Amino acid sequence: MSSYLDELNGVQRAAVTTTEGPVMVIAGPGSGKTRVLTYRISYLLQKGVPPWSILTLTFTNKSAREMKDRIERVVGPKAQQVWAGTFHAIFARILRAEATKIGYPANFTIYDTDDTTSLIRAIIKEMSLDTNVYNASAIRSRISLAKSNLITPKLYRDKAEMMEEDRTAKRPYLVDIYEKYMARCQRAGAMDFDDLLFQLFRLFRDNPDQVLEKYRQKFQYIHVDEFQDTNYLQYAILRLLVKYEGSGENLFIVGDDAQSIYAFRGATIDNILDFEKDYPTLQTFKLEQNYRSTHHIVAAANQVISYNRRQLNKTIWTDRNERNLIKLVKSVTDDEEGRRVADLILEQRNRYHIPNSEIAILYRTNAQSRKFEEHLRRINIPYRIFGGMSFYQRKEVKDLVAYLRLAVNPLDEEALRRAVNYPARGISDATLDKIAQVAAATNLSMWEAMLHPMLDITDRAKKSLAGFRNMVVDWQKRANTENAYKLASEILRKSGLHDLLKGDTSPEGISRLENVNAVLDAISEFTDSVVLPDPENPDAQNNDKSLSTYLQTISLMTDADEDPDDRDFVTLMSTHAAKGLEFRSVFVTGLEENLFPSFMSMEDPNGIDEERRLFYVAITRAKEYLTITYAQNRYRYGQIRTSEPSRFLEEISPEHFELIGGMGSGRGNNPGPPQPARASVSGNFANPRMPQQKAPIAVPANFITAAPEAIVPGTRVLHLKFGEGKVTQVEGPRDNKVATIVFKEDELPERRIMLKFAKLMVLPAS
DNA sequence: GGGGGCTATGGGGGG
DNA sequence: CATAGCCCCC
Repeated sequence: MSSYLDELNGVQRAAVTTTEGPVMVIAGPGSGKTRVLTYRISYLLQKGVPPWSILTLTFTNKSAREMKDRIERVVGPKAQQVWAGTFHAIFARILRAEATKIGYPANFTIYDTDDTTSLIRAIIKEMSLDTNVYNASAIRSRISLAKSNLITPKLYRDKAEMMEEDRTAKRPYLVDIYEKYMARCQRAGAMDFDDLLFQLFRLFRDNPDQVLEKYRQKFQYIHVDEFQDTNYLQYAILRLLVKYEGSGENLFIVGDDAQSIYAFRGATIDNILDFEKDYPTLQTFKLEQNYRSTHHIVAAANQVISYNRRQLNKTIWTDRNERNLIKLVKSVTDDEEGRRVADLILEQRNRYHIPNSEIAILYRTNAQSRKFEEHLRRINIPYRIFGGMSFYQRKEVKDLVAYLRLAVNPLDEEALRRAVNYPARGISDATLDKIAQVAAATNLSMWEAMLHPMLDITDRAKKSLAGFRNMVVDWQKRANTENAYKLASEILRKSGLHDLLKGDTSPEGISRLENVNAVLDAISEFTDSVVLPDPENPDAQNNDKSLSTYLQTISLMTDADEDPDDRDFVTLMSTHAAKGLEFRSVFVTGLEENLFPSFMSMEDPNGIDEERRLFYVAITRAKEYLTITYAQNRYRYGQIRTSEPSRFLEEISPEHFELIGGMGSGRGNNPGPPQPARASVSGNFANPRMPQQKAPIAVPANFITAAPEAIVPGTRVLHLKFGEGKVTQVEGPRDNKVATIVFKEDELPERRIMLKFAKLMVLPAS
C-alpha cells in the first residue's frame, strides 16, 4: 500500500479508501479533514480514475488551489486536471460552455454585489418608489435569499408568507423589483453570484438529455468540502448530478455542523440532516482527534460549543499535553486593547520566537482592524489585512474593468453606465435617462437603445454616442481573437483613462496608476499561464485565455486569493475569513456583548448559536497560544460606548484562563486540578440535553445583575441560563472572584463561574 | 462637467 | 464616525 496512507489514523484511512457510494465525514477542527480529502482524491487517481471525472467543490479558491497542489505532490501533474474549485467558479465554467442553451451569451458578465445593488437602486428609482422604504441592499439580500431557495418571482407571488412579510415591511412591490431585476440581468447578459447556481440548476433541469446527462456521466466522483455551509440550491444541484436511476452515488462530503457560520447567506444545517435521509446507504466517519491545538484550547472549545442547541454527536479530543493557559485580556478602551495585543505579539516573538506569519489577530467586524494597525505600525511589526476592500473593488480598477467588460459584452448595463461618460465625453445624465427610458419601453438593453429611432436627443449627443459605440465595437471585434494583454493595454489608453490618471501626480494618483497597471500585469500573467486541458470538455477548458475568461475569474476572486508577498507578516482578518486556517498564536478580539455576539444576532436564539459557532471557529484556529481580549469602552457609531463582556466568556471555566489587565490582577488564578481534555460534547438533534434546550428560564421583569460583592457562600441566586442555585464557595482576588454554584436543575453537579461575567441575581434566602 | 460640501444612512460575515 | 449620494455652484 502506498506510503501516504500510513500517515493516516484508522478512521481517516477508512474514509479515504471507501471510494464507492455516498460517504459523509464529520470532521472537527484540526482533525485532518484536508488531508483526508486530498489523499482520497490521490487514491482515486492512483487507482486509475481519470482526473477529469473527479469534481471537488470548495468554498474558497485558495483551498481548491492548495488541495490541487497537495494532490500533485502525491500523484504528479495530472492533479491539475481534476475539476476543483469553488461552487461559483466551477459552475461558471460549465455555464460558459452551455450558456446559449438558456438564452445567455457564452461571454456573459458576472455582476458583483455592487453591480447588483446599483441595478436594484436604478430599478427602484425608475419605479418611483420611496428609496427610504425600499433600501437597495436590503432588497438585494432578500432577492438573493429567494434565489438561493429556488423561489422565482412567479413562485414568490404564491408564497403567502413572504408576500405578507413584504407587506408588513411596507414593501409590497418587492416582488416586482425582483421580476424586473431578473429581466434586466438577462437582457444585459449578466449573472449575479446566485445566478451562477440558479441558472445552472435551470440549465440542468431544462436540458436533461443534452446537458445534465453529459455531466452525470462525466463526474463519476464528487466531493464537497465545508458541506455545512451549502445552501438549499447548492444541494439541489448536487442531487441532480448524483441522485438518479443507476447512479453510483459517489458523493463524498466533508463538514462540521459546529463550524456552520454562513446561515446568514442561506446555508442550512438541514442539508446534513437531509443527506442521511436521501442516501440510506450512507457511510459516516467521524474525525474526532484534534491534532492542532493544545489542551486548554480544546477544552474551552468543547465547553463553549456545548451551549448550542442543535448539534451532531461528537467528542473532540487531543493528546497534546502542553498546558499553556488561555490569556484573557481586559482593557478599558479599544485603544488599550490594540496596544496590549501589539505588545503581547512582541513578547511572544521575543520569548517563544514565533514568526509573524504564525500569528493572527481575528475580529468580528472588519472595522475593528484600525486600532491593531495603528499599534502594530507603532512598534514596527509588519502585518497584512485580509478583507475589507479588495483590489478589484478600487475605483480606478473598476473603471478599467468596466471598459474591459464592455469589450466582451456591450450589453452589460452596469459597465456601460460606469464607462460611458468617464472620462467625460459629452454624454450627459439627461441623455442617459432618455436611453434608459427607451430601453424600458422597447425591452432592449441600453446598448441597443442607443441606436433606436425613438431616441430623441441632440445631434451633438448623438455624435458623442456614436464615437463611444464605434470604439467599443472595434474592441468587441477583437476581443475573441487578439491577445488579451495587448487589447487591454490599448483599451486603457484609448478610453482616456490612462491620460486621466497620469495627469494626477499626487501620491494617491500615482498609486491609482500603479493599480491599473497591476491589472494589465495580472492579465499578462493569466494569458501566459499554462494549464493541462480536460480532453472531454474542449469547450470548458480552464486554459481558455480570452479576456472574457479572465473577467469571469476575477469577479469570483476575493482578496484572500491575491498572492501574498513572502514577507513575514502578522495576519489580520475577520473570524469568517479565518475558517480553515491555523496559526501558532491567535488573538480573538472584541469579546463584548453586541459585538461578539453581534447585535444583529441578539434577538434570535439561532443567531446567538451561529455567533457561538463563529467563536468556536475562532478559538480553534490556535495551535499553541490563544489570547482572548475585550474592552470595556469602544468607539462605535461615532461615540464611545460602554460594553459588557461577551456571554461566551462565561461559558469557559476559569481554570483555562490566565487573566491580564484590569485593576490588581495580571497573575493567573489557581488552575485547579488537572482535567482531561476529553470533554464530551454529547446530545443530538433528537435527544436534547444541552443547557439551553430546557425550557427557558423565566426571567423576572425585575432582574438585576448582582454586584460581585453580594455573592457569598450560602447566597441563593438566579442565573439567566442555569436558573436557581446556591453558592457553595467563593475564591480568588477581589475583582476576579470565582463562585462555585450548585444549580437545582443541571446535568453538572456544580459549576464554577467568574462573577465579573456572570448574569446572576441574588434571591432572598429560603 | 467637476468639485466641494452637506446630509442621510449605515452599522455583518462573502462568492 | 465614515461614506455615499446629492445638490449646488462655478
